[in-house]
Amino acid sequence: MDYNFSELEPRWQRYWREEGVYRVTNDSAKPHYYVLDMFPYPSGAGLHVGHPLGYIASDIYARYKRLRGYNVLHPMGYDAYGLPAEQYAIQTGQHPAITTEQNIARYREQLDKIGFSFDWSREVRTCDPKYYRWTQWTFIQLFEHYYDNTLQKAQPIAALEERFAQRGSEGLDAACSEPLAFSAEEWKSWDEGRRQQVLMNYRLAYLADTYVNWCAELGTVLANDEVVGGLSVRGGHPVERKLMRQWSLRISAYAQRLVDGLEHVDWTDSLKEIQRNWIGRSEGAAVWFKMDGVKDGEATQFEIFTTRPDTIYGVTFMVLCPEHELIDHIVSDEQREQVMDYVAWAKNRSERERQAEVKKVSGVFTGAYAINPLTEERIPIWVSDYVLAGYGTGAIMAVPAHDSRDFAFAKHFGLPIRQVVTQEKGVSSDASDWTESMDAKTGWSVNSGEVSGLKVKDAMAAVIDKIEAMGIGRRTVNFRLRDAIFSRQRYWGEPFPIYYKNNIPYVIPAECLPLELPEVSDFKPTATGEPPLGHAQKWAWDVKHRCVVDKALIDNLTVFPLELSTMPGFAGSSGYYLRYMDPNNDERYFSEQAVNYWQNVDLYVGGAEHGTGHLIYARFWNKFLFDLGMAAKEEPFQKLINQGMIQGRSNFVYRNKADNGLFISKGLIKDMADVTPIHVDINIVDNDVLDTDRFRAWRPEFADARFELEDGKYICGWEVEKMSKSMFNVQNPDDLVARYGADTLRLYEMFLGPVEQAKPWDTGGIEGVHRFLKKFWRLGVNATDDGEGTKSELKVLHQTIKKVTDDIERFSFNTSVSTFMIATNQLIDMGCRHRAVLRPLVVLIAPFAPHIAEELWHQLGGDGTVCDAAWPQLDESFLVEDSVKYPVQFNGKMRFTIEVPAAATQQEAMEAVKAAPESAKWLTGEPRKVIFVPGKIINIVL
RNA sequence: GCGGAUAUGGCGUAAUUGGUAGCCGCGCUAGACUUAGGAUCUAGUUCUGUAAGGAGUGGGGGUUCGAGUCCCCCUAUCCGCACCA
Repeated sequence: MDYNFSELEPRWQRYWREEGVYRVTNDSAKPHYYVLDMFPYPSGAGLHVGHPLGYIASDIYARYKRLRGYNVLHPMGYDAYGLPAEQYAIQTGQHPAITTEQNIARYREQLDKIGFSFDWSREVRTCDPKYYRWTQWTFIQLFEHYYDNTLQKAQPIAALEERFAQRGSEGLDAACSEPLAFSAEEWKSWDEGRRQQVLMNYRLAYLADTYVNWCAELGTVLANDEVVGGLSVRGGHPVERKLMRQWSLRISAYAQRLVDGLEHVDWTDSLKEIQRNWIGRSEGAAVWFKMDGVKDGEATQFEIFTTRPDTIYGVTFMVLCPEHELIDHIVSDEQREQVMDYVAWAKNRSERERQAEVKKVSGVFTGAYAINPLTEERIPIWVSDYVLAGYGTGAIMAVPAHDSRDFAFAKHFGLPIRQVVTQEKGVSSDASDWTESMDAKTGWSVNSGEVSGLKVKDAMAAVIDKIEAMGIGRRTVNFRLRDAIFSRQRYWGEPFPIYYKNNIPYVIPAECLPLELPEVSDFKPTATGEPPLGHAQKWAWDVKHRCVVDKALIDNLTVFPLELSTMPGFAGSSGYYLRYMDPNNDERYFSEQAVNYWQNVDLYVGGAEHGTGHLIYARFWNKFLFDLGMAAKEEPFQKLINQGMIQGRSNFVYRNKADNGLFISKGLIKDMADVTPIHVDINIVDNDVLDTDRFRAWRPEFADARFELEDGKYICGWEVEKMSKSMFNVQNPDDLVARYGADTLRLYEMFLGPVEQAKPWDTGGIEGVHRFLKKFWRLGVNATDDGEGTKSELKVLHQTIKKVTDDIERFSFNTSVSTFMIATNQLIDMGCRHRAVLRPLVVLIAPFAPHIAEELWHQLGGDGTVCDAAWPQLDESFLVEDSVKYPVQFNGKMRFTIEVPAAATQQEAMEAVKAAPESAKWLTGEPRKVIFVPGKIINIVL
């Protein structure tokens, strides 16, 4: 009987589906385990072999855990909202709802062929109103909460209003856009509009004028993680900074907890480091500098942030960012024109230009001076774009001797440089002829008044103490992490549950959710930033009629304008893992029972490219829900594995430049300059050998191609590149499933190397894995003996149980596959026909190759199906050797091997060495030292 | 510039965590069976050498009886961040 994968694989897949084998319940006496994949964007291109890599790894682990008796939640869904889906829809001129539906169907078809154990009854789609209702609901909660820094927790806005009415802003330490101070009386005297304005300053979801990343080409604003090097991640279009009124999430409020939480999760160090860098925590001091000789009494001081308070005696100038609001007030009349020109120039520069010219120093003197609070010196204030508006206070004290950027600026404009830190205690030099600054935070202070002679670290503390005592500053922590801009001027996303009354945003009551995305006549974005939802004619009326619970809406017949932006892609993906726990709940996001049962994700598998996006947002989202008492754990993803990117392996043919119809095989090329390499579809190349007939048929221009062959073959060149349609190097998993079967594909993807490692896709070795399955099949179907199995067969079995179990536990799936191959070869050599030996082996293989395992389990007379089987019990007694072969070394050099009983002592082992005839050559006297490592080596030092 | 990771045959990789480096697979070589084979099976395959032997885990140094593995210094490649005060 042949291994007929194309018959048996669909048959078992149908069986699993029809019997609901992988359906999982939220109540089980078994221990629980939650294995999650990062759900895919259903893009138009379909899956390539890179996608399933992580899914196969997580499926193996999920199946393994199930066999070990766990109740395993292993769901899948689609991240269907957001830019990629919409861009694809625009390109193909179809409505995104239709293309998304089609793409999902295609993805599902491809996924089903690979034989995953997903519980599809829990499928989640971010574009489904039943799901995004809870995305909108969470947004409302964010809107109605603020972050209390004292409690380190989100609190209801209603409590804040009450507090303001009683005590005003006194004693409040809350995350906010700008610090405010007012009394209870003032609060009470304000009208609704003013109060809402104040509350907006504290809300965790807030509307504000902020500098945003505006991408005209995409017609929308983007979050920081969606922009790299001044270009949009999607499409690579230029991005400019623009002041716009946008919704943001006050994720910065959680910065400290996002850093702290990394201590408690089992992620790779590199990913933790990526997140720490992105959050960018730095300790330092905020210091107020007073202005010298300002007229009105207005704007008499400004705040700076520094991580080097110890260098305050070395300040020789101050710098404001071009956006700084103080500039207009302080600039001197003589300098006004020049400063305003500079500010205008700096603001109009694109982010890309600015980043490209980082090395170029520019700036203008404002004509104004500040006073150094410790030295009373008069210090010139400059404006320069090397100071960023978005970090700290947008103003710095410049210490050119000890900061390389300040140093470059001082050199360029001929400003004084003064040494205040030395590596040689008490010794200082004239810093004006230094060639570079001394940035290290080591050494001692010099020329620094009373802190001179202190170590840098102590000087920092001393200076902070002093400025705190003087009431002009404080110890503080700054974060690089900025609030997440949450609105997109696009169609294909969750609508905001927000309406405007007198220009003030209010939330639509949660009872009215979902606020469904309306049909529009035109869903394309506009270059002006006018959201496509503006085209929805009837929408506002529909919403109004649904919101009968809101008295304000019923009483007033006016149709209030709705928020027309939609939420970004990361909105829907930030909490989807929680929804899988209870996906069909129409009353709540997820039930308390469900979240208390599953807790959080035990194992999350996905790409590291989400390190500064999704994985930050999801952690923030979860922490917020944790504060509301909804999430059971503060961190959503306990263990995280990053699967490596699969790159493409492109093939090339070489066209003769002198004769365009002639293609030269790689080995026959004498000079690369004589040929043009042309990408060729990898599907018509096998092991770098071109199928010349299919090549002629591939494209009309090659129909008459002639070839210069080596050994009768045309050998193609190859190169590792990104997997992409344009390079004809996309490997479609369907083709491989059709040719070799799903089990071969699964095994081969794992066999390729460690899951975490990036690697080029190369189909070259797939034959070997397929050959193994055929052998394994033969071994299984030929087994007819119901006896126990020989000792050596059982030894092979138990060694395999041990090795494979250990390998799976440490996610080393490539070595597991090798182990199966070795075991199979050994058992074939032994002529094993014992079903009792092969049945447990089939269970071991089941997580990797579930279809063949089911079939063989059945053939070998196993009870029920492999899914119901138990992981084989390890009997260690089979692993114990009677005797051990020891390499014998003299002075570290291996000389020969002897066999010693396994239980031998050092004494007995030494006797055995002395007795060995080979020893006579070296062992003349007593050895100086004997190193006996039980089971490993005997080393004799002469 | 800062941070992280990686480096082993022609190729993908492995090494019981400090104990005979190169398991398993690809590819290649030879052979068997075949009308044929891109099927199957057998043997070989780190390099060098006819052989005995010698060399060998990116390079250099160190610790150790013993280093792919631990420590220090380089080099190369990949990834992340990048005027973050």
